[in-house]
Amino acid sequence: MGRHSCCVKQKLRKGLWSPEEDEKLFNYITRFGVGCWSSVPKLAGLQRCGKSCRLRWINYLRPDLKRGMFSQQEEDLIISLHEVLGNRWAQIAAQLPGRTDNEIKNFWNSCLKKKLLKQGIDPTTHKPLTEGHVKEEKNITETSPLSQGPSVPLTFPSSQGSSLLMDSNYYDGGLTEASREIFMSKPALDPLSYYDFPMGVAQSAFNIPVSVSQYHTGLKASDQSHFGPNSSYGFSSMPSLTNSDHGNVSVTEFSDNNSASKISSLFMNDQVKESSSNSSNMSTIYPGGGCHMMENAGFSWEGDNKFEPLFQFQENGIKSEDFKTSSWEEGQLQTHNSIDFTSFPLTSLSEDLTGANFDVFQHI
DNA sequence: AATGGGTCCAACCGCCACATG
DNA sequence: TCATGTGGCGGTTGGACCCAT
Repeated sequence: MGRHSCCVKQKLRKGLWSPEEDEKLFNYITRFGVGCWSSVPKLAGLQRCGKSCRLRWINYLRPDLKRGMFSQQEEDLIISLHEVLGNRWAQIAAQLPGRTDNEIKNFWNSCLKKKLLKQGIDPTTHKPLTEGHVKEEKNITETSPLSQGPSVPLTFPSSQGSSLLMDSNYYDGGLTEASREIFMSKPALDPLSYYDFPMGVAQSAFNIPVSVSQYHTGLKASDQSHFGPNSSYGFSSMPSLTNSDHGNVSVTEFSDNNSASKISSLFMNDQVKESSSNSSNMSTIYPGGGCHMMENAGFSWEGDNKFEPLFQFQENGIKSEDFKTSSWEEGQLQTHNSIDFTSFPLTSLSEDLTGANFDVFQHI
């Protein structure tokens, strides 16, 4: 089987996505939702294969993505889940709202692996390395700038609804076989289900298998600093297009590089940039702290790659009225000229995630 | 300032599973 | 049952970026 038929076609673009491509895809998906990916490129006016569009949406354009560094809790959770699930990144990502499998996989390969090795733990087996291993790995990890970090007791789910306390510094791989099986059998969260919105938005199709409330309530104050001064970066308040605290949504004026990939963080929570000095930019862009979105068809980029945010958050949700209708989509768009984002499942996400009654692993 | 090595990450590749005809 | 199309996943890689020299 191998390569998808859509990828075989000639003249399809590859490589990094341009801001214009991002805009087209984002506008298309926010307007029509996710249907058949193979038809998305054509309908959205993109010279990409459907698979590429899917990846771009999942890994970068989804509005609920959480950007920036992983918190200590997330880190510990990833390690714990990896012990149970192995390299099943999609299933691991399902336990970490706002994170993608790709992101977690990269984080594992670039950071966590080394960190475990430094602690004398085999990242594959999660067992202590043999002396030979330790000597061998020591050379590799000796120069690693990674710190060991605090010893944070990790609340880990168990099937009984209680928690396994694990300590990231004393990782002994002490999971029960039952816990392992539960994870192994648990279906992964499909991030796309959130965004199948336009046609069936009103349905409460927002089916989150687990919540993070137990998880985030366990955060220490200091740990929440991982998300910057703005509390919206914690699990307690996932980035949301519809939540009323949109004043917290980071809209960063990018001027530091020409990377298309980074540019499109416009509509993301780019906490790294946000946490630096951009809060003032925010108030400049959105006087009064109110964010308004999509009053004028998504976003636009100026020639110098600085953002000219067109998304406008509104107190009662996002309106996509007056979405531009480009030539490519004329004729395609018979309906949905006005979408009230408040009815999108995304709303449910942020609400669910802030709900205290949502027990993390009660379903596990 | 130039450059070379290391790191990070977005995106691609190849495979598998499943649905459909 | 088989062929085909599509979605999804994990492994890999190329290039941008960072930093030491």
